[in-house]
Amino acid sequence: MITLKELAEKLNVSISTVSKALNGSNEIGEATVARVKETAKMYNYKPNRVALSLKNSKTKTIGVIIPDILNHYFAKVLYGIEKESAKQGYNIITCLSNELYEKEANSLELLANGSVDGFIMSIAEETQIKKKTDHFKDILDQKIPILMFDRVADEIDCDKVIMNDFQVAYDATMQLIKEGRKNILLINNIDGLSVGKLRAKGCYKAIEDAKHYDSSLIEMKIAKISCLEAEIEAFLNTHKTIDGIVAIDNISGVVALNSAKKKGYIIPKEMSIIGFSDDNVLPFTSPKLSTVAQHSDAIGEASVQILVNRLESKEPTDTVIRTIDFSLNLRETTL
Amino acid sequence: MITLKELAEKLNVSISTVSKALNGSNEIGEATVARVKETAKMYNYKPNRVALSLKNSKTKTIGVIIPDILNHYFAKVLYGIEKESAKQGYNIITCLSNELYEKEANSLELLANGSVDGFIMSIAEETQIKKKTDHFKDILDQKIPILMFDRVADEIDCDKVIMNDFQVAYDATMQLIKEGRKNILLINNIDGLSVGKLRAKGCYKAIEDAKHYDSSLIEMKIAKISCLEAEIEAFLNTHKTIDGIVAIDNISGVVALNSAKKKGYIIPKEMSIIGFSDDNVLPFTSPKLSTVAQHSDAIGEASVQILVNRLESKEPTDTVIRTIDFSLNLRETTL
DNA sequence: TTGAAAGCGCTAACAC
DNA sequence: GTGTTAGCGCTTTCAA
Repeated sequence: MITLKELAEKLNVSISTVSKALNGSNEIGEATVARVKETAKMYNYKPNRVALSLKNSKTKTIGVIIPDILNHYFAKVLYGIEKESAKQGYNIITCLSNELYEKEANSLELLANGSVDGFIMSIAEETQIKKKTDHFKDILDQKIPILMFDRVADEIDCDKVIMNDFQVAYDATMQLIKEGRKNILLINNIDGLSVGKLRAKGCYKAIEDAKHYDSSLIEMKIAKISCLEAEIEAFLNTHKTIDGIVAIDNISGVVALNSAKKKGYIIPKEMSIIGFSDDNVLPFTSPKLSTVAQHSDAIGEASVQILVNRLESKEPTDTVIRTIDFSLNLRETTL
Repeated sequence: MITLKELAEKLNVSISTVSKALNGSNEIGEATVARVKETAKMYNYKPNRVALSLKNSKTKTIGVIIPDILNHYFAKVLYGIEKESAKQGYNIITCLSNELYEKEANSLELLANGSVDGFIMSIAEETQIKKKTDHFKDILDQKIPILMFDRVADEIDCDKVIMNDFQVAYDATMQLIKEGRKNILLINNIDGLSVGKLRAKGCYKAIEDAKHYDSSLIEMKIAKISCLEAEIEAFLNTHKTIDGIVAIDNISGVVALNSAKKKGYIIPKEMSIIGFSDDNVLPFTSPKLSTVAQHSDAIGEASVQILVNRLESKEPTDTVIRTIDFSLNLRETTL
């Protein structure tokens, strides 16, 4: 990496002249500018980002904290974040909390030493269960902005990007009700999460609002992912009247579909299923699973836009809470 | 963020005294050290990472370039990379090439301005197909080390972490041969990639080495992911004698299993299937897919170890090529 | 039109 | 034992 200083020596001008010439200042003579630019190109000069960061107290870097990168939803959000960041000229430093409070708090603290201009994050499961928020406040106190997506902390005043989890679960459930399903199973694999609670509420509300349809909802809370298949199968064994399933996490929908098929249900004739899975599971299901599309990449993009906007605006702005649209993709497991 | 300077003012000592005290220098008196440390803790002092980077010409940051984060394999490698990096005190800046040469070259160039100490990457599909390598050489010329994993460039002399793709495909195929399968289908969705070619070679070699078993191999090359299911089904329709399948990419195995089930094959009695998928697809298959386990997180961890080792060693070291073990997980789709 | 100098936050060689 | 100073690479004010 060649520096300004070295360029200046080669050109026999001062450092500041080179700097100005390269930055298109009109203080410098045309001839000099040309000469400097040529030499800079020749030696492939690129301004040292670290020096710039120190000078400007801006790193043009966003810290991203993801709870679980193996979850396809988060991978897709990250995809959106990276795409939009690159567009806006920002780098992203990625940390994975692996659903642990300790790791999350640690990453925040570590990156708050000048490594990043702001954070985009979704809260770890453990953090939500233990209702920890002090580590967020610490960062915010240092005037480093945080944007939370998906799993957010209501008590914390910061930018947020969310889905209307309540509404979308409501709509999904209502779809099944209108199909005439009477005994709907709600598979809840994420009861510890803010979004899990919201989605469950939406399901119950739909049942309530549609009392005259006389549909009922039974909720099945599953603690761990490990025994998912076994649990669902066992449940279906003891609840023969189930004729509709809403699975509000990323994978239960597919598992439920497989279980139901295995038990001989004709789908969607005898049973409807709606999952929250993303497109990625479609190659694996037959019939094709009807799903709630989470527009994960849009969530990532919006997050970056809002955060960058805050970082680059002069005046303090009100915190924004953006709700991203969802859509119900009815495919082959619904009527 | 409080600085050394501010601390020094509060304590009425010089900046360097504070610095030395905090860094445990024995030049400073015990009492002062105590006083300084206490105040530092009180004000939650943390050394500014950017300043340190500038000073040391070391960022303690690794640039990671991933071809496709929506591919579970890469997500898992990233998981391993992040885990080991954190352990070693490094941050990672993540870039996604999305399989494009342009984006890959761009990311390399962008981060080579002092943002990172080295790179860990897997080559984009387009780069491999077009056989581009100049962008790697540029970076290496600047003395910034690159470590390539999985998809590597043979012509480039740098650290590499790979699986024995040839051997593992060989073993998988041999397994089917020994099960008595006579008409084995090789589903190749990644013919453009170095690893795809290696795996295919392994399959052919197994057939050759086991001539006396009289098994045959038919290769099906698939260009795009979009029509995967349709293509596989169509193929099975016109090739009724197929009794074994080796799918050498991440998802074809599951798709093939579903297709075969749909066509009424009894598995594994009438047909054996081995995929290269990771554990993540298991909840979605019944019977459970037999797979080649890629140990993706180990690949990520090894990559970080090797790169960090190079970054922190005084003497120039020979480039290392590490081969990560694989294992054949025979589950329910093989005999 | 060009250059000198200060300063971003830190460390370390050197002076006191 | 503590302080001064230079310097990492850059921008920017001010002086020439």
